[in-house]
Amino acid sequence: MLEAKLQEAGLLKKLLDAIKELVTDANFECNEEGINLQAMDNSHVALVSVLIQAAGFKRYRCDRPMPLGVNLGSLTKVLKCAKDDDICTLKAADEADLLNLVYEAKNSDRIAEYEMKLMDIDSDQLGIPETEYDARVTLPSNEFSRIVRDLSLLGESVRIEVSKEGVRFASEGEAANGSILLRQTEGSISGGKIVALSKDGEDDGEVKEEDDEEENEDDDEDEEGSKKKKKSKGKKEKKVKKEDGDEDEEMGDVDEDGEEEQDDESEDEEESNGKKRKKKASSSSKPAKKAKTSKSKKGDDDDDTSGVLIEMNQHVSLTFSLKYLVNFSKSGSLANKVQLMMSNDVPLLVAYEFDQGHIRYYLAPKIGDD
Amino acid sequence: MLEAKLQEAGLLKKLLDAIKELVTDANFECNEEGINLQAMDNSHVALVSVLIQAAGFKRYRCDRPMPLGVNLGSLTKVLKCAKDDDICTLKAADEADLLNLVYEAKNSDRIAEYEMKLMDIDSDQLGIPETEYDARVTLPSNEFSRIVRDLSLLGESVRIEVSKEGVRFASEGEAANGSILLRQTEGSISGGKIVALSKDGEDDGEVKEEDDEEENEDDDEDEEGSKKKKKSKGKKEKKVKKEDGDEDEEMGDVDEDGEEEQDDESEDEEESNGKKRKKKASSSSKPAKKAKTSKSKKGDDDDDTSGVLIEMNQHVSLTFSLKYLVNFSKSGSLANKVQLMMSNDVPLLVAYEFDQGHIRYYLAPKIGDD
DNA sequence: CGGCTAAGAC
DNA sequence: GTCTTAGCCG
Repeated sequence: MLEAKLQEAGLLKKLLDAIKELVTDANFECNEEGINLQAMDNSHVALVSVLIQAAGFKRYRCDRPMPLGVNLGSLTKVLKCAKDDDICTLKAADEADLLNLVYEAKNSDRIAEYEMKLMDIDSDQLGIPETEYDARVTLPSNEFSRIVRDLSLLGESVRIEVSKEGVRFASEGEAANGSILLRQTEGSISGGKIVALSKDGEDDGEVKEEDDEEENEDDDEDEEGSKKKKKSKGKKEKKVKKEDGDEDEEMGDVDEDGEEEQDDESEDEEESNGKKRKKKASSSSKPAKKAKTSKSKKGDDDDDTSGVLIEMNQHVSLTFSLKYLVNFSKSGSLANKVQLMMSNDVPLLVAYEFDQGHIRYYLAPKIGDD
Repeated sequence: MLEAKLQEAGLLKKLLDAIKELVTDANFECNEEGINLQAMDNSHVALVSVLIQAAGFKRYRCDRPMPLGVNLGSLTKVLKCAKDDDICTLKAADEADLLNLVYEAKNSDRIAEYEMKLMDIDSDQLGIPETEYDARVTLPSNEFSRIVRDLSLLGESVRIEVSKEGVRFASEGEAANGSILLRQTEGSISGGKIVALSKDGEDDGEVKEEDDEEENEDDDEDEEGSKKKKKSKGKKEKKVKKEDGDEDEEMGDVDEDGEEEQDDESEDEEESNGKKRKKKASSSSKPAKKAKTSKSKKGDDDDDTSGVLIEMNQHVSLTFSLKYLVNFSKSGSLANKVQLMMSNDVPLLVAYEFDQGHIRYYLAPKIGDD
C-alpha cells in the first residue's frame, strides 16, 4: 500500500496546474523512491516528467511499486478542495482502484477526506536518456515565462540561440518580429559537463531503474513498454524514443558518471556551473534527499536569485513551438529558476528543480524553417 | 529619421489601451513637436487626438515630419512585451516601413528589440478647430469613469447639463433612470474664456491654431491661443509648424516657464477659472515640460485632486452615447483629472492632460431624443 | 446557446 | 488570493 503525507497540498496543486493542460490521464508510479509521473502530451509532441522524492514527503511509505492511473482533471478538482497549506495524505491500497486524499488544516479541527477513482492507464514509462548537452541557460523562471509569453504574442515559434554573446530568443510574426537578448549576469560564459541536475543528484532515477532491467534487451523503444507495460509501440512511445534511442543505457551510465563528473566540474570551473557538484553524495541510484533538499536546492537553482547563468560548450541554435514553452513556463510557480538545456538537433530539456523533486519537459526542436 | 526615447514604456501602453478599441489603424505623425495621432473611431462617430510632446521624451529627434502608419492591434501586442518601467526607444528610418522598438530594463542586462511593420494609411489629419466652449467641467477622472460606467448600466445615453446648480448626468433606461449631480467643490461657478488647455499651455496646437486667429480678438483669456498659434490652418501643416522652432530652445524655455507657471497658479486658484492663468508665463509656444512636468501637471489639472470645478458662461444641456464615454474614460489611468468641454449643439471635448502630452476625444451630441 | 476552464486584473 | 472576463467545449 501507499501512504504519502505531504507537508503542503500546494505542491501537488501547483504540479497539477502545470501539467493538466498537457496531459489528461497519467500513471503516478509509486515506489520506494517516491512518486513519478511521465507522459507525452496529448499530441505526443512533448514529454513531461515529474518526480516527488520519497524524502520530499513528511512521511512516505510504499510497500511495493504501484501505478496509480489518474485522470488529471479529476485530481485537479479534488485538489481544489485543499488549501495550499493543508497537510495532504495520499493513500491507496494495493490493487485498489481508489485513491484516498486526506487534507488536514494545520491548526484546526478540519479534516477533509476525498476518494478518487483510479483508472487503468496504458503507461509508457519511457526511458529518458540522460544526455549531455551543449548548452545550459539557467534563468529566473519568471523571466522565462515573460519571454515566451511576450514572444508568443508575435509568432508561433522561437529560435533560441546560445553564443558567447549570451542567449537570444527571437521570434518572427506577421505583424512584428521580436528578439530578446540575455547576457550572462556576471562572469564569463562557462562550459563544463552539462547534464540535467537535480538537487540531490538522483533525478530520473525512478524511471531509470526499471528501465535498466528491461532495457537490457536492447530495444531502445521497448524500454518504455517493457517496464511496465509491454505495450505496443504506439506512437506515443516513439517520440520519446528518438532521444532514448541510445539512452537507455545512458541512463544508467549517466547517474554514475554524472556524479563523478560533477565533482570534477566543481573543480574546473568557477563554481558557477556548480550546481551539480552537490549531488555526488547521493550516488546510489536512489534518491538521496532529505537532509539537503532544502539547502541543496538553494544551492543549485537558487544560488543566484535573479541572475542568468549560461554554460556553453558549443554554439546552439534551435527553434521551438512557443505554445509548448508557454505551457511549460507555468511551472514557474514551483521554482525560482529554470534550466534550459540544449544541443543542436536534440530535444530541449526545460527543468524546474524544487525541494521535493522536479518537473522536466522535453520538446523536440522544429526542423527547417517551420 | 525618428528616434524617440521614452522614459517609461507604460505611457505608450496606457495610450494604446485607451484608443485601441476605438481605432484600428492610425498614423503617428512625427515631427519636431513630438508625436501626434488623430483618428476617427471606426464608426466615424468620435474623434481621438493624442499628443506626446517632444519634450515629453527623454530624448527626441525627428529630422523631418513623417507619418508612421500603425496597426494599433499590432502595436499593442508589441507593447505588451515591454514592462511599464522599461525605457522604450522608437526608431524609424525615413521612408521606412518598419518601426523599431527597443526596451531596456532599467537595471538589467535585458534588451528586447522588436520591429513592427508599418502600413500606408490614408490619414486625414483633421483640423480640429479650437473652439471656445460655453462650459467646462473639470473632475477627477475616476469620478467620471464611475459616473459613465454606472449610468451605462441603465441606459444608452446620458444627458449632461451644466447650470448654476452644478453638473448633472442623467440617464433613462428601461428598468431605471439615474441622475448624478456634482456641485462645484467650493466657490461659485465661474465663467471666463473656456478653451481647451494643456498644462503647458500648448495643447492642441495642431488643431487650435486655426481658431486662434479668430480668437485673437481680445478675450482676456486668449492668452493661450495667442501665444502659440499664428499657424496656418492646414491641418498637417499646422502641426509641424507650430514649433518647428527648434528643440533646443524649447527645452530652455520650458523649464523656466514651467516653474513660473506653477507659482502663478497657486495664486490664482480662486480666481477660479484660473486654469488658464498659468499659461501666460509660458507664452513661448513651446511646451514646457521636463523639469516640472510632474509638478506642473499637478498644478493644472490636478490642483485639486478630488474636487470638481465648473466653469460656465451659458447653460448647456447635451445628450451623448454612453458607450463612447465609457470608452473615453479608459484614459483615466493617464491623468487624475478630466475636462469636459461643452457648448450646445457642438461636439463634446473630453480632455485628459498628462505630463508628456494629452489625449482628447470629441463626440457629437445626440440630437432630439434618441 | 450555455457551461466550464483558463488567463488577466485588482 | 479572489474576482472578472475571455476563449473553448459540449
